[in-house]
Amino acid sequence: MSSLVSLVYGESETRPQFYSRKEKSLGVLCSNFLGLYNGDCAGTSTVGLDDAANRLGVERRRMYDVVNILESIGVVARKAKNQYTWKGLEEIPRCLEQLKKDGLKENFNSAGSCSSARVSNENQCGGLLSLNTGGEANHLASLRKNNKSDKSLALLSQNFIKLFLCSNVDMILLDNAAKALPGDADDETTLRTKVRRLYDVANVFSSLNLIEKIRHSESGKPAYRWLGWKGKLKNGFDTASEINEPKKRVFGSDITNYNSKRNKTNSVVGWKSSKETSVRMHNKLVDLEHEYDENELKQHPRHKSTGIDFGPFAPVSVLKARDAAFKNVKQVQDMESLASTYRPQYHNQALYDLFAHYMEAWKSWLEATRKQQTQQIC
DNA sequence: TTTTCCCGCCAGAAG
DNA sequence: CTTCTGGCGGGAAAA
Repeated sequence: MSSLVSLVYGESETRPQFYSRKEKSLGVLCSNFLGLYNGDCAGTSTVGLDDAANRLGVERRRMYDVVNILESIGVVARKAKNQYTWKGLEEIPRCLEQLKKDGLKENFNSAGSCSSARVSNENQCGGLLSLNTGGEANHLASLRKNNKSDKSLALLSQNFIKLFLCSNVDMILLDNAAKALPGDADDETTLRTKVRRLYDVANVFSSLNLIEKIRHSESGKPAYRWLGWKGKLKNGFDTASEINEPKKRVFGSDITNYNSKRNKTNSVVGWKSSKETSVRMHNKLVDLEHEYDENELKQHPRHKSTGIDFGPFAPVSVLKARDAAFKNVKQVQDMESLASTYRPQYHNQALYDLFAHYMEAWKSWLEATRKQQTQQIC
């Protein structure tokens, strides 16, 4: 007990905090990054990697992760060495639209020879580029260097999004996504690495509120559900831009290009990495999800799964409190940032822990409440 | 335990 | 050469 106290007594000002993994997550970093630049004049404000890294207190390596993913969404664009241009969150809907279009286009034609033809033509040649192919017309999409190792995080991130936008499934298990996305789906090591990466992008997308992590009641593995861009970040702040209406479902997930091919028989041959069409990814994914669902639904008939556990600090009347709480989210947010900014520097470990505990409990309650709210909205 | 996923090594690419 | 990028996977925190 006393030994800990002495530890907390650190002379390092800011944060006695013992190591906490989640405070350093990419998601948090992304939020901070956005908080730092959102509001800047889009298109002209430039982001310096070193500057950002310093201001956010992280190593430069991490900036690459965040920036690459954000770039795949159009929020920033690489300008030069160490320099990115802030494009703004307003860029997101446009970019998603484009990704969806690209994804659908890749569906049937393979875009082999024809460079930027708008009309789809049926001809499948061996070499088909995945996205951001040559087409200079492709203004706002990412402009990756040609074949910069098609394993890039940015590409993975875009393909991950396409999975949602171009298929009718809206709940995806990362394991399945890894298998469905381009690349070797048979090699266990490769898959594990890909899943690691997917966790990375999922974290930043979560902080953008583009997707949401959901838990399939019990026994179910965690999965992600597409939310689409609603103009709000994870912490409830509105985009600087405007206050769009509720919007039932941002992008139609009603594409019915089902084309169930049942190409279950995945031979060892497989397709060259990144040369896979969305349709294959789609079908593959659908298969995987079905497989999963069949197994799942066996024992869990049709559970509402809205079981939120409020933990030990559950408010007495959650339901009653919920509405009120939501009206005050904004204010609460201020409290939150205040609390984290002026976190008491308790020299007594017990007190410190208690405070932390309260914060945790309160945060999860707030989070859960928010989730329910958004669920009701759409 | 398994799942999540941060950290930072180090191999190219750029300058 | 130095500096910048960013795959990659070990292994430890979280569940």
